[in-house]
Amino acid sequence: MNLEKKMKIIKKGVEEIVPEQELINKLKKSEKEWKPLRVKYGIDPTGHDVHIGHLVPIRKMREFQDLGHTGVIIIGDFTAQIGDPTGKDESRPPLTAEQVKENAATYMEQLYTVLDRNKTEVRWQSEWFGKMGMAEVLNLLGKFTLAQFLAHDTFRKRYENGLPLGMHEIMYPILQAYDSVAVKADIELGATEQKFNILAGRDMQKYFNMPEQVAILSPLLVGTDGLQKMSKSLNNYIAVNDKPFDKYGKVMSIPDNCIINYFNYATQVSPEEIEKIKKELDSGDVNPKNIKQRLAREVVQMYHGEEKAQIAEAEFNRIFSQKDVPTDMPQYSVDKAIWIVKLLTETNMCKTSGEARRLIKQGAVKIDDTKVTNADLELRVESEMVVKVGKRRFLKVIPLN
RNA sequence: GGAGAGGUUCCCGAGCGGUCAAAGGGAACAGACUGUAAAUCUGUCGGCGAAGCCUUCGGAGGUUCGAAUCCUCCCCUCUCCA
Repeated sequence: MNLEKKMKIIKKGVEEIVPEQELINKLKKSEKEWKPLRVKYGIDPTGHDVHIGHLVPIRKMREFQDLGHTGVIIIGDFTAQIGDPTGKDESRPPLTAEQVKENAATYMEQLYTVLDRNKTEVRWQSEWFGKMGMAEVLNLLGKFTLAQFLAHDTFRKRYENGLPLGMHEIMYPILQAYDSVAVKADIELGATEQKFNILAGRDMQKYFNMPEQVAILSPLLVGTDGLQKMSKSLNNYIAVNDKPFDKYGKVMSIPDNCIINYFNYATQVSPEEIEKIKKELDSGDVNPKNIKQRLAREVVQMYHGEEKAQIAEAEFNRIFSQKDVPTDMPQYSVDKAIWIVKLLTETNMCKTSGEARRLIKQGAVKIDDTKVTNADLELRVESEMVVKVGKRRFLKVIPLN
């Protein structure tokens, strides 16, 4: 494959490459010397769920792997203790070592849905930071100035807005930067908000007299609310572990004006095809719903395959367009009769009895398509029936025996 | 160490002795509508088998018939001075 073609692949869906010429040089050199480039991406094992926004750079890593390069995943067991200050205005509570370990394992599992295991190197920060002494830490700190950090938006904003900013938090970019030294990264992937940290990596490598890494920055995927970046704390994310139907539904819940954005960064649809879709959308001849359904299919398909995507779509249409019941739903057996509110709370259809009463009052509870109006209803269960709460909660109630 | 400002329900933020389960906004949920779990409009939004009761306003005590509101001590955050 020629260089131009490679660059086209690499640049797809990428916001910025700093500096681009250096990347070209590295690719050339790598080819000449038959030496794969080391492409780094760091994760902080702070939770269980990986969302599809995280996977934007990960997919880029896979593309590098397919071009013969090595993916290096850094498990940020030290940075996880800090919590990435980037793009946040709050500190994060520290995690225990066990939590970190557990999270790391589930994270990797999810990343391997995209990555090529054989070309992935997993490294833990504790490999190098675990044995680092104070003298070395001071040395690393001395390479940056406070002004540099305060010039950085996230730090400055927190500082200016009078929000707490822990001393340890400014260590975050320094640790991340040193990771690049430790693993001899040629390239570091990340979302655009990572620019500062990744560029700090370049500086750090320079101080250690090694070739500087190239930053490849992906755009941030906007969350399902269509406003803020996809993130766990904002609960606007589509998780890798979400069931196909939920992924499908969540995509359908994005505002229409994000459709193209999602096509670009959350699917593998080609830029030419996306251009076509965009024209269709703009022309107004096509119902955006149909285009969004295609998007949802593409997203689900990427993680679960074509068949599951079809099923998810069929199910979605059943439930929301035809207002039918799903093919599969949780079951609950009842002996003779049960108080409706009790039924709803017992089965977790509602969190509290207050919520159950409220929903009944609002006309959200239906039994076999008949609205329940009385919150005192003693439901007699003599045959199978379907209880529906709102549009999305279903339960099949069956008589005992 | 000194001086000042703060900590309120999921989040932001008003309240400064009773009318406070606490304004307003956001999120969330529901209903209507629809082309979708889009958009828009409306409603709900601490718990309890519930016209009553119970628990909440950083923590622990106290004053009062009555405290998110006043007092004491403690914890935490921010600003300025050093």
